[in-house]
Amino acid sequence: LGHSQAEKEQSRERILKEAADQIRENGFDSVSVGKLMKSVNLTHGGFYGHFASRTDLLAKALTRALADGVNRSTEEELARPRDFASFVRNYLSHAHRDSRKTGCAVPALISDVSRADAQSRAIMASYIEGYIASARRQLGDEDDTRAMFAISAMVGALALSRVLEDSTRSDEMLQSVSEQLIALNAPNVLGHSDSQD
Amino acid sequence: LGHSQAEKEQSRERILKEAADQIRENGFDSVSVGKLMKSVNLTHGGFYGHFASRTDLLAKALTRALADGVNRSTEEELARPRDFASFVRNYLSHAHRDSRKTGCAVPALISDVSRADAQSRAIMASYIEGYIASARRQLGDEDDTRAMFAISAMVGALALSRVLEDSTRSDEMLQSVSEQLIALNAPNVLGHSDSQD
DNA sequence: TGTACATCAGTGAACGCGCGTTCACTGATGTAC
DNA sequence: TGTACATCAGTGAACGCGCGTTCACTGATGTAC
Repeated sequence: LGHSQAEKEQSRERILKEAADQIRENGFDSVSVGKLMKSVNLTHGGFYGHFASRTDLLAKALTRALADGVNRSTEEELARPRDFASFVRNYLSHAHRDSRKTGCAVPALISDVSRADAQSRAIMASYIEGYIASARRQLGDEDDTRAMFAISAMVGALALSRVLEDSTRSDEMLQSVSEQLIALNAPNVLGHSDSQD
Repeated sequence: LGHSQAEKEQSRERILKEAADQIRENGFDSVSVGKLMKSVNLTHGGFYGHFASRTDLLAKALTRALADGVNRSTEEELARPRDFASFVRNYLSHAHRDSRKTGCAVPALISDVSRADAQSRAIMASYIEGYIASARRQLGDEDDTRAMFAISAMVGALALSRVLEDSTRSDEMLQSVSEQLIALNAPNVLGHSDSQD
């Protein structure tokens, strides 16, 4: 054997990362302690040296799943500042639709989280707020109304396109919503609430 | 005891309805054969006189869950013809958000179905096509682009509002998306693909 | 209409299985001297 | 630097539990005469 204290932190990290990926790909219920530990080459008993319970792990893995998705789309996009159109095209790309395991966790998990406990909903809610805030900044708006609309359409379209996966309708869905959202980018195509500025 | 042949069909119907409701409220994984049968006052052994397996039941209950949601929103709305604005306002109402058990099955189950087998995805896909077709007719459009956009935003907004459930942001989400979608109803606010007609 | 029998909807004990969790244990890592 | 001991990351057998499914059974329903 041979397990240093430094290695423990790496183990915890591998467990958490693997759980986050599995959750995005196959949902919360697909994660079992035994199979998860096996997939990072450890045995089930060791799990409880890292997490208090499966439930504890799932909450932390949800946070991680959301953070990874945000890092790869929103924040990365914002770091090298790109425009709203690129953000939308990236989010509604075939690549994103086809890579549940690495993509945004919101469409992948929204149904599950919507019926989960208040803590899980709060975790996802804070990331949704982040997405809305990003969209608002990219749109240059002062309120969230257009940003909320955009995020709704993006999350809805990506989730729907994954159900329509096998037909050309899936591509049409991504394409249609992408085009129309980008048209939103032109200032005041749709008026704000009362168009008082 | 006393179980006539006519009662058998009623039992099957009660099992299927209860399963559809439970699925919309708590997801596929929440349905167990034993608890399901208990909730319709039968014992678990009798289940297999009605369905070949739990998997078989779940496929049929998905169809039922989707059909009930459609009946209560789209088709009912279309029977006594109402306009797009009423359809949207009804779909994005607080009442709909707060009644997962009786509401549209698409936002309630989309994440689960997006990672399910091809058969389940095909079942939901056909209902999504139905929603798109309804929206297209209500919008008076000749192609599906605006309808796809509208359905994406509606499904996305309802699902998101359920995650944001506890805050006033949930209401704002429904309100914002509702208002902006209804603005779409004005012909050619957003141009179709290439505005050739 | 009444009797004898077949059918079959629903019952509940039993099964094998995978699950989350516990715990006595192992042996390399880390530390005190 | 070397020795003796403590720590503790990871192991794997064992647990109780709920699950899906099977099956011998029960007794009212349905039917043939």
